[in-house]
Amino acid sequence: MPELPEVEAYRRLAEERALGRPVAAVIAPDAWYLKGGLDAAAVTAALVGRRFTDARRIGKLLLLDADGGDLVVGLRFGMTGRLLVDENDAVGELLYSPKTDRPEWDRFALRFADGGLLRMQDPRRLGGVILDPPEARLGVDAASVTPAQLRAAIERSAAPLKARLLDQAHVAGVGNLIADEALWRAGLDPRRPAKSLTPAEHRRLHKHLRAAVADLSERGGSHTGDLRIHRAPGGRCPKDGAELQRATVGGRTTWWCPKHQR
DNA sequence: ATTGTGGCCTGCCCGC
DNA sequence: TGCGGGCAGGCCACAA
Repeated sequence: MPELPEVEAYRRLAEERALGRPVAAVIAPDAWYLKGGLDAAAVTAALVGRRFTDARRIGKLLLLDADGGDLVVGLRFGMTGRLLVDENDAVGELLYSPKTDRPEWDRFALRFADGGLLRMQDPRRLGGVILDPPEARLGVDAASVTPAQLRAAIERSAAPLKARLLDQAHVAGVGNLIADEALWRAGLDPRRPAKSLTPAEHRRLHKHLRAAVADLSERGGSHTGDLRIHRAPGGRCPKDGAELQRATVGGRTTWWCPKHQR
């Protein structure tokens, strides 16, 4: 599903192909997909005639800056959303998402004056479009978080470590698969209170979180982790062979190795 | 503020 | 072969 690596790929796609092209029409057939009180008429009025000057990303939120400096389009992809520009895709298949591309799954699109099309394909409709999204509500991006920032984000929380990593207000961009991968690499029990980490464990977590984000981005997606294929009933830890445990942590299905994740 | 829970969305997959 | 239930998780509303 789209976590940070996928949304970063969408950002690069938008940067390469969507900037500088005047918007001629907005296609917003799904009112549910427009968030923050937005409707089709308002988003059309806001965007027709504008061009995008920059494509940014904070966590899993893709931000398109419109010319004039007074308008930002925020795109959220939920679990099954994909971005296509002129039929160019940024990622391969998405885990948990249908592989096909049906017209009725286009929840939002922009027609450019040159005839090109930017569209969001989202079978499960968990994504959305918002104007001027509240960027300040997001924590520091997981791809660039420093050791001190990560420590500050988690060191006083009584919540389970994994829940804290998933909280976009504190660290932005970590989804379920990257959280499990990073904690598995770092050898940390996802159920541990976040504030229980020692200084050495903070360093380990930072190192492995950054490495997991970088590796999975390079490999092509959040589903490419070393743990991922073992997250299934009967799955064993590829490090030490112990049977993986499964539980709900932070409201999400969580798999971890009881032998080396402490 | 923090933390936890439930619901939303819908296609897919399994067992019957 | 069809059917129904369970499942997937990002995000938000809500409760205490």
